[in-house]
Amino acid sequence: MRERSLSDGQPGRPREFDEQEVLLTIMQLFWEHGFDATGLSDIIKATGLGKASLYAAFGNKQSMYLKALAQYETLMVDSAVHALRSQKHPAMDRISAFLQAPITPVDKNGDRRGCFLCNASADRGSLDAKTGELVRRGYDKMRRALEKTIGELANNRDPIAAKRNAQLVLTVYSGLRIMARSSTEVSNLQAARHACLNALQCDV
Amino acid sequence: MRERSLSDGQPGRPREFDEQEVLLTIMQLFWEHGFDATGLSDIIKATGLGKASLYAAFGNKQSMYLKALAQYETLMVDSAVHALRSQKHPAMDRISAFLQAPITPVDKNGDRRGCFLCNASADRGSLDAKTGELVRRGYDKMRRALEKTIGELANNRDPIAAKRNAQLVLTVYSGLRIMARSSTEVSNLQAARHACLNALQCDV
DNA sequence: AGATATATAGACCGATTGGTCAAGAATAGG
DNA sequence: CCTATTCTTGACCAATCGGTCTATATATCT
Repeated sequence: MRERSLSDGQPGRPREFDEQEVLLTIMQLFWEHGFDATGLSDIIKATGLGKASLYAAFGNKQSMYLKALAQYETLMVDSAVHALRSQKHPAMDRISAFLQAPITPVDKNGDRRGCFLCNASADRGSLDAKTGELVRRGYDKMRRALEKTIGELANNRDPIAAKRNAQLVLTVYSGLRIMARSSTEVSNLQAARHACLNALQCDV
Repeated sequence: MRERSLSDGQPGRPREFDEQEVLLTIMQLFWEHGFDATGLSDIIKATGLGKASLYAAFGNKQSMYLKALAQYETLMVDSAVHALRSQKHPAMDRISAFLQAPITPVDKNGDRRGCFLCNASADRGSLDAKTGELVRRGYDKMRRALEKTIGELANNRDPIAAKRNAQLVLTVYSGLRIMARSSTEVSNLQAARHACLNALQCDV
């Protein structure tokens, strides 16, 4: 099994795995179970790699966690932000979709992993500075995108209200994600979402 | 040191500690650090008790966690619910205070423990059935109290809207609690709170 | 082929984990 | 004082934790 081409100039034995792919697997584990509840043994089992290979590629457990969180930011947060900023649909539709994202996985697949950022807040937010920084950065991205999108709703007539409402939507998003992890019924999640969207309409 | 009176009828050596008091200490630990990050060693250090005494009084770690969570429900959730249902203040003030509860500890004391229920959702929500049950019960209590209080706002004219808005407030509450754990600025938390209260006004 | 460099697998490590047990201490009733 | 019952202390346990190290395999470059 060789992943690297035969003449890419690099000496030594080539990696037998795709780093991105493995990182994705690690991300799933930390996302679902958190830092402490995910053991090296779980990672080894899920990736099929040896411990030494993992350490060589990603550093220690803490470093794996941070890389996994960063990967989540790139994959999930950035795409959500991109969808919010896209102009293909009306602003309200985009916000509606943003608040649907926490609900669909639960409804369709019983997937209650929630949001890695939100979980990390509860898990290690207060413990580890670097985790906190990543979490905050992710939130900030979403907050700014929401602010801009909400601004569109009323043609930026009231930027202060837009700021406030952006934070409202972000907070509702977090709340939905967290409540989705315990077995809150989908209908309740939808109720909150509708009430939040209603509030935005109301403010226009 | 003897806690039990000399003739309470019970044979055997009396407990040397107050069960409630110790449970309170345990609650603080699990609340702040979660299940996995709280070791038996931490509990022993914080309570000053021996391991065997702890096990005799509270069962294993899992059982300690559940008792601590139940204690949180009794102490914190029930009092919040009670305040919501009290008629001493206008309904809107009570809801406002309910949403202030996640913010004040952060603002005044830098206390970012958040809400034990919400943390447990992220921490063990998907893992342990009993934890999930407790969390759901706590949420349900708050949801019902909010529903009733919000109903008062518009003299129960629109019970369906009241249900939706109750879920909105509960979700915002969760979101605030979670975002408070990462270092989200107090001003942002306040913005979400104000936007949420504004939404309720708007619906009346 | 030989030198060099990297990756793999798995043995190995000390520390810590949650949990148990046995011996002794403190109470009660008789 | 004796027995029964309960609680406390600290030794003890196997299992697991995160992390390292060595030996070997596989590549490139000369």
